[in-house]
Amino acid sequence: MGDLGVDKELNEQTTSWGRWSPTPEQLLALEAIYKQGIRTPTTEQIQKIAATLRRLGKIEGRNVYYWFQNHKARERYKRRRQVQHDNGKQTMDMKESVFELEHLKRIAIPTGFPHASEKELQERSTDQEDYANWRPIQSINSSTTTSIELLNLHQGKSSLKPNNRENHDNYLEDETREVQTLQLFPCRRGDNCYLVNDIEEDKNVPIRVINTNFSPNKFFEFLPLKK
Amino acid sequence: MGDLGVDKELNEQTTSWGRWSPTPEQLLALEAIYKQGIRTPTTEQIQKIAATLRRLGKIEGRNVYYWFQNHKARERYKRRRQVQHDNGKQTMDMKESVFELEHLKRIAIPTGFPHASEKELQERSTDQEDYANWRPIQSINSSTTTSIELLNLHQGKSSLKPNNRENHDNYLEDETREVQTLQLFPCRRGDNCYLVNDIEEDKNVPIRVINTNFSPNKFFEFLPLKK
DNA sequence: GCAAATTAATGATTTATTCAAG
DNA sequence: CTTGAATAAATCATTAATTTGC
Repeated sequence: MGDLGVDKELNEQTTSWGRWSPTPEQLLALEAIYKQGIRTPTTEQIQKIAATLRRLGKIEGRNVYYWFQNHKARERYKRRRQVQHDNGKQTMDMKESVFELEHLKRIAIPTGFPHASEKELQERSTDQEDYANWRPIQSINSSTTTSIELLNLHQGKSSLKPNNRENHDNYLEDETREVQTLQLFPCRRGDNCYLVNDIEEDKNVPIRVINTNFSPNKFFEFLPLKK
Repeated sequence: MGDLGVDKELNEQTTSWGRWSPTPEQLLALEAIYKQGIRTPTTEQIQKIAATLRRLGKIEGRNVYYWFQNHKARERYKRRRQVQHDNGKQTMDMKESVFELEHLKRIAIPTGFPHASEKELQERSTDQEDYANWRPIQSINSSTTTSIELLNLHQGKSSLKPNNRENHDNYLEDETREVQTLQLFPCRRGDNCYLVNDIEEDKNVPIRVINTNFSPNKFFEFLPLKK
């Protein structure tokens, strides 16, 4: 662009009249969050993200909401365009067959947690795009618990800080590095705290949800009230 | 301009993983079948329709099933709305509800739908639905248009009814949902972490999201075109 | 170098599909 | 089946990148 010397403050101000334009810092932050696996943030998440990123510039909840919607859609589009170009239609059909088959298998064994086929895992490792958000198969009712429990097959691992984790994933390796992670809501022992980043490692980890007893999302809170 | 939705061919293929999107030809065919009087096709009819339309693009039985369900319901609704409009007797609530239904789906409706009564069932005329309000089908190149021989769907009836579901054991997870837990922001040194470098110190904002809320389960209900 | 003109990105809306409670 | 919600696809619209001619 042409405004090398443009004052950031000015920029934020001027753009506030039109549509929101994320600052570079906000954009990095959003992308980082996205890479953590967040795809469709909940209302609460949106609020927190917006509130946090507001320190980096003007931002509203709806901006966060739209950003994730658009980013998710466009990442998917780009990836699929690539996939199509690489593999062609025939492969796509095959993939879908596998896709459905695997689901049926899972359905057939509701408690077995045959999580994913090798093929699925390969795809997921290739890109977490559509799999990072996979939902739990089972919904275990009851109680007033409001936490997600993710069963970790790597037993005995501290959910707080996996120390000597054997890891072949560079990405995860980085994640587990000691950090200035600002955990304002640190996981307590026994909470089954779960790093989103561990999603890659979770290949054979069945996911389960205990409860869910709360109000549904209301994204309209972030949308403009109109005419 | 954006890059979405430009390539129809690509779209059809890429969406094969996600939602089904009928090709214009398929849509014409479905509407033609609908005009024949088919409203709730049997399993056999669904299979036959799907098999036939498959040469026009990807399509599954469940797509046919859903299409008829929705088309029937929405044609009825539009018809009802039209009648009300013609009579000019709609109340404010009615206007409001309709308006919101059309344009403000995400915004909470203060009151219930007045028209949601049993009387709606009466005024269904078998198939006089006018398609005036339907969105125009994309202009189809005549060369690509495929004339559809209307299927002979009025033969042996199947005892299996698609909508006769006694249990909900057959589920197919369609859309991806997130299963993420908190703390999305471990800022790593040396990464493209936005926290470092060129940002003001007080702008080093820790980003985290507690997962205290998530969407209710939404499982794709697999059509009981089952085995 | 600089803007007007053009193109590419992407924020914001709308539409269509699906879910799932009732 | 009906219907309110939730969400993804598609689209519209505005901003940023860039090209271009001076």
